[in-house]
Amino acid sequence: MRRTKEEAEKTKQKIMLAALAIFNKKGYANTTYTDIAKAADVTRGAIYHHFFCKSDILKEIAIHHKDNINQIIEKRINQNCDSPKQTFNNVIKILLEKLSNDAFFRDFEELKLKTNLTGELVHLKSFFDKEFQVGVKHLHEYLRRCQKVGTLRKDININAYSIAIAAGITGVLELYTRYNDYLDIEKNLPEVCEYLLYDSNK
Amino acid sequence: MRRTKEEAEKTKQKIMLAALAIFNKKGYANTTYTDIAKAADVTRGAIYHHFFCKSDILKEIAIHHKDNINQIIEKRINQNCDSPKQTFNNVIKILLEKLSNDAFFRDFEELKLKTNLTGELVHLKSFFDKEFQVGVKHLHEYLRRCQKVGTLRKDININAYSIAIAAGITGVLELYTRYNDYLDIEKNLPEVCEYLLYDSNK
DNA sequence: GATTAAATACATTCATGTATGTATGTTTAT
DNA sequence: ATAAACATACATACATGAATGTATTTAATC
Repeated sequence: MRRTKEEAEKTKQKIMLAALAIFNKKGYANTTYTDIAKAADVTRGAIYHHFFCKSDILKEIAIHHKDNINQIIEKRINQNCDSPKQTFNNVIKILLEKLSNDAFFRDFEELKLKTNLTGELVHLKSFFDKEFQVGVKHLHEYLRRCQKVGTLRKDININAYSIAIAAGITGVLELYTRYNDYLDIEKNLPEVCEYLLYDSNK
Repeated sequence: MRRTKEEAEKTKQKIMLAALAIFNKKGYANTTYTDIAKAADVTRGAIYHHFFCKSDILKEIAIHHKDNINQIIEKRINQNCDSPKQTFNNVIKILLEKLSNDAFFRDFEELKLKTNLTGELVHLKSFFDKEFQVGVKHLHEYLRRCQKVGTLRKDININAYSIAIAAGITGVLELYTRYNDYLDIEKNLPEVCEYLLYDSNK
């Protein structure tokens, strides 16, 4: 019954993938080991063999999930000194595309939205919180750079502007996740972005 | 052991109040009847007496939660024909105040954010979805009225503008709920609003 | 031959729901 | 008005099922 190391790693990945899908479908708390085992086509034994506990599965998923929203944003704001408004439009477009194309990405980000990180998941909360805080810090630095270069007016309050940017992104993503069927955001995206953040250069 | 009708109603309210607090603290799925009973200082028997099942408690909470976000917004957009930008600022200000002052309101809206409405809670999902859809419809009508009166430029795409408004509100509320300790949104609120929605009259 | 991936079997815990008990409120007939 | 008949608020006790975690086994790799 023993598998090769390679096969074992594959099994582990299979479990993580199945777990994420079910966490997202039924909610983390409602998901049982049996659910995951069935979906991954293994027995509960395999899961207990690879993970300490249920929260450990989600933790590993989070760690392996390199392509998260924060990183996509960070990448964009580190790369260039385009006007924040342009960057904002860009980031939202990329995020929506990723959400609609990459099932793993979507599942994970959606799960983050609707999972309450208390109890056995508190450590994940602080993990995500730190991620967010670092993101905001980098956003500040980026905006300051823009002011130096001249792509953002100097009288703009950076604290407030970064909150506005974060709120805009957050809001669009949440509407997209929850109500896209009804709103058809993608069709209206350029104009939505246009209206959604003050362009200091106009 | 029998109580008067009045007392019984009080007991029911007490259960709902306690339930909301614990749902919010531990998550809906992790909350047991025993948890609620303890917090409400009754026995499980009392809960079963007043409610069919756990989801029924949340449903009743939702029904009694008249002062929800949608109604606050609706009230504002039905009352006046101020410029959408002004109304937007106003609504956000009122919502944040309500969130910081009214524990029941905050708990409920927070719970909505982080509860995944599947399984036994699907009917609540459609309940909230409809609420949202009606809200958007009224927002459209309001914006059309504004265009007639002249407080919104005629070339503005109403579909996109209403998505932008909804996204702005959603985003600020979510940031406030999740990260306010870190961001101090209230202090920056006027400027955040200023930056967050295109003002067609400037 | 030792170790390990993963299945199986089992013991334990815990939440649910129901059935029943009981004290008290409410209603109705007189 | 009041007492009997009934309904109701809620507690208690228990039966059931399900999920967890662990201990054991199997079988193949290293």
